Amino acid sequence: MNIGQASKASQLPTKTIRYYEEIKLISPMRAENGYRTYCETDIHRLRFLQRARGLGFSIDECRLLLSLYEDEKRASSDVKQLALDKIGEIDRKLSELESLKATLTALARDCHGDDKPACPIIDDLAGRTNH
Amino acid sequence: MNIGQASKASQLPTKTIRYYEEIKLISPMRAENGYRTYCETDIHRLRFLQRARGLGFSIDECRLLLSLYEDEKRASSDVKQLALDKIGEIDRKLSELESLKATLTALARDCHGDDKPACPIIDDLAGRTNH
DNA sequence: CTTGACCTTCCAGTTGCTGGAAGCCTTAAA
DNA sequence: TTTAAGGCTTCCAGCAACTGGAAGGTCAAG
Repeated sequence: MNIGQASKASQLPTKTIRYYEEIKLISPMRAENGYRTYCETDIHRLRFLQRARGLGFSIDECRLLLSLYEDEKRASSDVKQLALDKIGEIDRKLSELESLKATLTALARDCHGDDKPACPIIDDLAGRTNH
Repeated sequence: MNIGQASKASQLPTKTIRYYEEIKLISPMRAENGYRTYCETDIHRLRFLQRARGLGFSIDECRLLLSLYEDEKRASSDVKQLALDKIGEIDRKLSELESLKATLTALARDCHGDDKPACPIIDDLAGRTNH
């Protein structure tokens, strides 16, 4: 599988894929002609990276998340704690997304005229995730 | 309210807040001594930006989202469509987060030993959002 | 055997911050 | 009243994570 197909499969631009190789997030094989060739595992990693990056996880966090699946040396309690930490973070993101969605949904539902949106929506702008 | 307090209230570093001013996402007033002063609306915007950026929306997308609440000139059907588009995007992010969480939860639950994680978890690495 | 769609590397530019220097403002203690 | 700490200012440099473009090699179709 060449980089173009990997790009389609992962929804990542080829530039980004090469960049991820440069910073050692993936290490695809090379064909005899010098072309990169991606195996199923590479594609999985790329798809994972595409999702996690799109959800606001940094490259280092992605590296950590990937390591959760692959690091055999780390004590299992560490792995577990890391996973639990990340789950907490994900829960926070989930509730933030929910509140953002609620705000937008209210906006789409209520603001049907040429007049300004109802005040409660604007008041909700900063979200209610912290209380 | 000075930048330090705004920083605490919004969970954004002061550097980032000044940067957001530079790119015209906010325009706080200035006190006589030259200090920036932030009103409630500014804080709302900052908190909103902090959340939206953390969820993977770009600065331009944030600008768009903010404009949804404030642009009186745009035809309401446009606003509605934009809001609906963004809601679709948020739904996608929500399901991606859910699948990521499920994967990590399975990892934390099942992988309690020194052995490698169970294969189904690794197989799930790239998520199931597209099928 | 050439045209067009791929692929390669390299290098420069962009986005979105982030850190540090140099200096002014403010509060609180000596 | 001076002075030290901490917060504020601007400016400029650097980093993270891409992104675009040039120059050129590879390959399948016509």
